[in-house]
Amino acid sequence: MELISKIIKLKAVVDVKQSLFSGQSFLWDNYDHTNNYYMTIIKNTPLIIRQLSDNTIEVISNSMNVDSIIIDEFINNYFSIEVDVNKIYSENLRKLYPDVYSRLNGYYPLRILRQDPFETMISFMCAQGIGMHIIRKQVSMLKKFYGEKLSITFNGDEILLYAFPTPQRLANADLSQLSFCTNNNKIRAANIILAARSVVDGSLDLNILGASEIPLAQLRNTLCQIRGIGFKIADCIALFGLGRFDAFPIDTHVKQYLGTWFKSTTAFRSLSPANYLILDAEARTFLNPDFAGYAGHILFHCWRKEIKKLQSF
DNA sequence: TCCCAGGCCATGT
DNA sequence: ACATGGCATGGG
Repeated sequence: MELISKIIKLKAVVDVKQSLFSGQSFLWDNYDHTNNYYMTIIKNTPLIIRQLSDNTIEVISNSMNVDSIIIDEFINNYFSIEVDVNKIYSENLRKLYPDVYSRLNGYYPLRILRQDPFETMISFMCAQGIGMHIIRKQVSMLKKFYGEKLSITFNGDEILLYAFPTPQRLANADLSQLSFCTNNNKIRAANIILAARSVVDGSLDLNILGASEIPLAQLRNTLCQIRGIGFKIADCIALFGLGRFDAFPIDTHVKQYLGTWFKSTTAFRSLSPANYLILDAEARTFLNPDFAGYAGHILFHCWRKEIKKLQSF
């Protein structure tokens, strides 16, 4: 099929590279940083995204379904363009933590992506007490072993891409073979199989969870019913997979910056469930509660990049 | 060699 | 209610 290309003008300034690789997405393992090409599969559609300027991107595909993906509304929504990043911090941050606030100047083009809920759930179940490098490797192997293989021809080269596995494929996966993809962790593999089965049998409906306006605590508790999902991963699923920008995941990095930048004494205690909720409430005093997680992700990225000197890609 | 990585869970006080 | 160890492995 013929290659389709469309130039899309975004309604805000976006840094595509930083948005895709700030650590929220483990899916962008196919890229060409030199020429600004990023390749992935969204809704079973192979896509190449290329940044042309601050607020224009080119989207290229050869798929049948491409019409529903390449429209401006979808892309603007994917990059959560409607969120005004000037409003995600409260006045308290500007007043009480001006040094932290000034650090964030360069990060306004960093957008949170609205990603597929199931993909987000399984990916973050692979992210427990382990480095980003291994997390990406696990997701990459899951796709290669259990995902549908799709290709796109670009500049004369056929590029192979693997879609994220369907719930059905993971629900029927063999435990020992799946654990080969989960860093040899059999507990994690078993949890993923159970989670996939609960999606297949309908006891967990992520689309309904995301569409409904249920309170964040209730949403979190629902996700925590699944083995292998605690507060942190539940909040990640809500934030990155369900578009709940009020969800504020607290991991080891967030815990660190809450202690160092915001002088939280709780942040120097162990991250027990009780302390997690205390930190969550504290963060909402200097972040706009409705966008606490959105702001938290920018702070997270800033902390990793500038203080910990970590590479996300 | 030791500690830390986008944690969660079972067990022991 | 809290603390601790196991899970697994690569990198600093």
